[in-house]
Amino acid sequence: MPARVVAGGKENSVETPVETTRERLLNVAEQRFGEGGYEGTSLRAITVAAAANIAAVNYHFGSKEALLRAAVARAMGPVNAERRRRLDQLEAADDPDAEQLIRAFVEPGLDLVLRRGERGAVVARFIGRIAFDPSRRIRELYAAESDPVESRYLAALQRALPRAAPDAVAFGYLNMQGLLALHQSQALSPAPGAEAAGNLAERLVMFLVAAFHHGLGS
Amino acid sequence: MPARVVAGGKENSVETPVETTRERLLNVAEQRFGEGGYEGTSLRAITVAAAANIAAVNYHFGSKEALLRAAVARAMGPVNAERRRRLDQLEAADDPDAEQLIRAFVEPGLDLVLRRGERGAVVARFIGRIAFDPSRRIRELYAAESDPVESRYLAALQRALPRAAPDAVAFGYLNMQGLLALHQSQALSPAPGAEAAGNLAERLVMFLVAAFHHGLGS
DNA sequence: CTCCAGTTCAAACGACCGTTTGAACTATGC
DNA sequence: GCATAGTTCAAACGGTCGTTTGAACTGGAG
Repeated sequence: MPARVVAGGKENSVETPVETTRERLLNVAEQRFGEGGYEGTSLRAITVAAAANIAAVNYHFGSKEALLRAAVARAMGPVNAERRRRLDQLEAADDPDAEQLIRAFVEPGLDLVLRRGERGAVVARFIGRIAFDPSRRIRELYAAESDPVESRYLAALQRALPRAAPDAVAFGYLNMQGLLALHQSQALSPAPGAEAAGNLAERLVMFLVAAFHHGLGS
Repeated sequence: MPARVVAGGKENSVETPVETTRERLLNVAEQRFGEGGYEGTSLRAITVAAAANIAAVNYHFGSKEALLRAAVARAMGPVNAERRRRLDQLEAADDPDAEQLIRAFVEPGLDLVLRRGERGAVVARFIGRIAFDPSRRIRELYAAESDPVESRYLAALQRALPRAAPDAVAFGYLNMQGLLALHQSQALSPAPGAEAAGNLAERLVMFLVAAFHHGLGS
């Protein structure tokens, strides 16, 4: 194994760790796919911005779609982990209400990601954009990464809203997913940055809590 | 002027009117753009399906983007007209409530378009897809076509919800726009056709009414 | 019939796409 | 030092993209 400059190596130990080509590709892909969508972003645009050779994508990932898949997985990992952690915690104490569940879903998507400065906003836009990509193939690729927590949320929401029909709860969950993605992608809110991230999360939670409680046909 | 076979012409008077090349291009563009998005659909795919020559697009419209613009304008025309008609009617009688306004916005987008058989569903998916295209340019192109009624709805909603802050009302309007587009595009609801159009409209209205009334911080 | 504006057509334009190739380079293990 | 496996590189592959060109065709007007 050569050419890899490790963060804790002999030199470069205190300074910022040098990004590998692989990492740079993922970072740039995240940004560009989030701006122009999958079809609208070329590998050449990505590799130029990442100061890498065109062939690097196929060497490290295998194809353009595999690069996207890796980027989605890396971006969704922490979000899913945080959602699972919150679900565990809520279910340890008993009977979480709808608001707690909605917070456990929405806040990891906005907070954890919009809070942390520049890069967080990039990740959020990337996730939001890919979730509703025009290509069904891409949407399913994302859904596969988002699925793992879905059934747990549906079951918990159903328990918190026993008077709502199961398909009504599913309808609410889809709307929640969709609205979150739209706000993440910044496709809504034409005025950029006019709204602090925390403020947005609070508003969105309020909006959804009201809809779940009074808008699913009790 | 040649080559145009008019619907009410000497022959072909009773039979279905023959579509012009221009009309066939618009119809196919509507369908394909709605399936694959703008970037994901080539002019060759469109012209082949429309049984037209490649050059026909640039002859009749000038460019790919101009074709899209024409398709958006044609699709949004009836929707905007119906929304205006309903707004006029509601404002003639005085003080419409939030539910009436939400219905006046949502139903023309789902009813008028999902009800009318095959083609209506195609138009709905097209509109919903373009409204949140990855490219900012395309989204703005759509927004320009959707704008004309926006300020009227915002003002009327504010009057119907005097206790909500103006930016809260705007937040609700954005969410309404977004959720409608998502349902139109069929990006939500992975099970296709499981839900009748009218049923969907009724559910969405209920969901939104609840959110507007209890979720904007009265 | 002749003219002509409107429309369609096959063919080609240069540009860009994702992917592949095979050689060059790099740092480590022996 | 030398073989070696991991990585980067310039260059090219075949294919598709949106657009343009100039000739051919069409049917009514004069």
